[in-house]
Amino acid sequence: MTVPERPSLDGLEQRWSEHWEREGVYRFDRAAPREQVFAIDTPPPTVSGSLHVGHVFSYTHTDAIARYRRMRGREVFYPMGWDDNGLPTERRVQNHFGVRCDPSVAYDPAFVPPSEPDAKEPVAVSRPNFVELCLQLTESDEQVFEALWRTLGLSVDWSTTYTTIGTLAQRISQRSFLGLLDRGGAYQLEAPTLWDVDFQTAVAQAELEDRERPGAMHRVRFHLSSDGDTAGGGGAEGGGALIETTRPELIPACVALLAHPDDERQRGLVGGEVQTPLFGTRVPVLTHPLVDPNKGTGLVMVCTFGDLTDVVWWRELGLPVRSVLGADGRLVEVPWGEPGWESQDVPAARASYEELRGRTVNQARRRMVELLEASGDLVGEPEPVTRAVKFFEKGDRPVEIVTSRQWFIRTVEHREALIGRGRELEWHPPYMRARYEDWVNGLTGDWCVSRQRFFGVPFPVWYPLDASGAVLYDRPIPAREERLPVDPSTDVPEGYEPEQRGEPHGFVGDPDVMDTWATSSLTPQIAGRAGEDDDLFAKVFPMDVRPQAHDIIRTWLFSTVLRSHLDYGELPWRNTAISGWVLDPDRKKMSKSKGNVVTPMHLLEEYGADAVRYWAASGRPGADTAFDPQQMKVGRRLAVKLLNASKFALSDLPAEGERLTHPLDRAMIARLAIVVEEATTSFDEYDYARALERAETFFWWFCDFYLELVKGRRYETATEGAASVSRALRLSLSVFQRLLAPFLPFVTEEVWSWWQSGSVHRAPWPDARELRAELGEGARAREDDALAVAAEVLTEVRKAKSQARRPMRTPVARVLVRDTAERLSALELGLGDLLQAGSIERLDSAEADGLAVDVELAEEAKEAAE
RNA sequence: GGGCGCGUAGCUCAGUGGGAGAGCGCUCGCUUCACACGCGAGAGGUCGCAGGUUCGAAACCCGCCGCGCCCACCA
Repeated sequence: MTVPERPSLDGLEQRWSEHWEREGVYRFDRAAPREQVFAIDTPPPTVSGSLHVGHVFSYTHTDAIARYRRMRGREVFYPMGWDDNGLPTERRVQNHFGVRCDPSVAYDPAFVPPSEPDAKEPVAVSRPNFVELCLQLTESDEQVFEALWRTLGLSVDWSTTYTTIGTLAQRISQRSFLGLLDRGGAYQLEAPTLWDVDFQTAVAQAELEDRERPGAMHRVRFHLSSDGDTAGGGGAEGGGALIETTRPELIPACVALLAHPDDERQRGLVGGEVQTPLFGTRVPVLTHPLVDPNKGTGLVMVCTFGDLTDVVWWRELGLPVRSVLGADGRLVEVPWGEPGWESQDVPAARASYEELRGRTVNQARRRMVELLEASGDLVGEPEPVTRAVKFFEKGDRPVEIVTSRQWFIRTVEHREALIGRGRELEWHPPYMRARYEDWVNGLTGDWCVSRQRFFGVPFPVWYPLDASGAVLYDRPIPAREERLPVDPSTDVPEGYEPEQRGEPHGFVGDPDVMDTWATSSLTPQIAGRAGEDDDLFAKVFPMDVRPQAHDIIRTWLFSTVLRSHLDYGELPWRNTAISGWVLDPDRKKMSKSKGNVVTPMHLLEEYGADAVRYWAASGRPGADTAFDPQQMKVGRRLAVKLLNASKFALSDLPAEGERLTHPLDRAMIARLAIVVEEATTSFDEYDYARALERAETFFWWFCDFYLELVKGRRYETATEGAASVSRALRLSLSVFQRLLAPFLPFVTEEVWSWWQSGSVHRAPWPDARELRAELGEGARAREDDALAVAAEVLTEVRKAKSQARRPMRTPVARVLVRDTAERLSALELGLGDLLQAGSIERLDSAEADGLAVDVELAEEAKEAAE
């Protein structure tokens, strides 16, 4: 045994993380039997940014659980993934290198990015060049991330790392997609789709968020049809039909007005037609139960398309399409006078529309208001309102709805089955299930998985071209499985020559890439190498737990459950452990845009990894937790305390062979057994925070009371009492070091190494039954009373000395303890230790109803105090 | 509009039927032979509000208020 003279936390991170890697302490042993494996579906962090304390927070939770299970004898499958595909990486590469992807540019093998990137005037590069830059940047980012995780002490098996853009992930994504296509679970459709006008790509419902934006409510008059048979009618003031809208620029795209079927006010209008102002388009007035008669005028304008409700009305009422919005978010040219664009006054419609054409939505809206004012069709002043507008979560302008051809995965028809899967899953904490069910119940359409982007997994299909060169989308040519992964923009389908690309009777590749969630939803399959390594996959799938934060229940958790349900007919994991967010001290969510993000490296350097982990592990499962360096200081104190308590307990211990005979030692061990049970139960329920709290609280009590009480006896030589305390210290230290190992992996490994062989992180988790076996038979209750009363009397003695402003070693001439007969009798068992710990020369007792202590300091002490 | 969570000392939080607690911060004291990255002591609270159940409620039930989040067809 080698206990250092001055134990220290300095340098533990580097020393032990290198040791763990060298010894393969966290290496997954695939030879382990299936029932012994504990598999974790680790969240792959997005590498196109920097890790912040929120990552440290939730990954620490997972690591504590991984370490606990490992100590429980499970063979832990704990891989790390890097989520490097998708828009965030594209954006970062554009800014970092000053380039933009232009698929029409030819590949340049000798391309070198500009030495001084100019974000304003990016260099156009080919798609292969762009992808190369993405790979280059993500690779260096991943090294930085791994270094941070190693410093934090994550017990990941780094030999099982994967990336979401890697060959393996591409092959598995494409294979799953082709399987869905084959079984009819995926389909392609030209339909109104949520669209980001800046990125110019489709986005999914799950990627939307509401943002409050100022807008204005405009009251607009639609004209009655010239034949006048709908004159009068509710909602019409001074003739015409009044609607309210926040999007007047879409009036040229109006295809109907709607009222609620029971709305008496609109009776005169329903069934007839009205004309749009400025454009003179005749649109029908219809009814639909979704119309709220209490909103606005009770009449609502349907446009193609202003929002998702418009899509519902358009579909259910069989309305025509009159689309004005282009993929770039500007109003496109439309053919006034031609079919679908008829007008009562075509030249006027053209003239009005010419004022809008080519403008952005916002510009067109402002101009439209001016036009409506001029024509007298704007009733009253626009009324400022604040309203929730849907944004792509990574976007800067509201999403629009644009008709385009996209791939979808069937989702809605599985709604009930998915609710059922959610109920099979064990949620920690349980109330998080509600978020999943809310989301599944609110699904409005199938999952749009295609994106008009570049750095992602391509769809493994081509399309034949007919004699005129038109694309035959309904006859996709899927890639053969053994060729996966393929990139249809460079690879050639079976039976075609490269020269036939884009030629009549030739082929074209699908130009799109998959939604990043379409790959991320397969992380259990990617990590477990589904279809690549059947033996491994059978060992780890379904996995034991998916840890993740609550904000991506509707995306990552939902989509992973969906894909597993579709491909395997079962859950991808049995448990999900949901972590909260880190909030800044003002309780606001940390985010880049708010500029309140804290990066972790300097925290690890200042407080040490164990201390930072302690703060993270103090955050309850699912609970948002404020960033608090104070807690890190507390964690550091705990780590230092463990060093010093271990040094005290282990230095110059008498030889083994002792038995636990002393009542105070036995009482402490009995209490420790209870703590072990509580920590174990808590960990089994994924409540790492409670496990830490129990272990920590008892450890501080152990240091402040038990160690102080037995200190004198510990230094005795060759007595039964010394032998007993020696045994108690070995047992308790061993338990404390292991109880705290999931939270403070570095300091526990350090103190463990002083006196044990092997890693504490592969040591068996403490067992309450083993501790109790040490105790055998005994007067447990009386022993526990002895410990309790001794500690309480010690507190009173300390109080007396503190109030007399005397050192703690000041002798006490006499202590009079009043208490019940039972407790006074118990105190006899611990009297010797108490007298030594308090420097008490004489202790008298007297029966009473409860504890009362008189402390009489020695004469010289009293004099000195005066 | 529906749902979930939270509301306990200045701060961060534990406590789910019987004694109102911990840490930090604050005040005071102590070079005590594991630890001054320490030790000891102290001050500090109408447990959001109002009602109910109960011998007894911070905890259980009902209502309300406030904060946060999720969901919604938010014109």
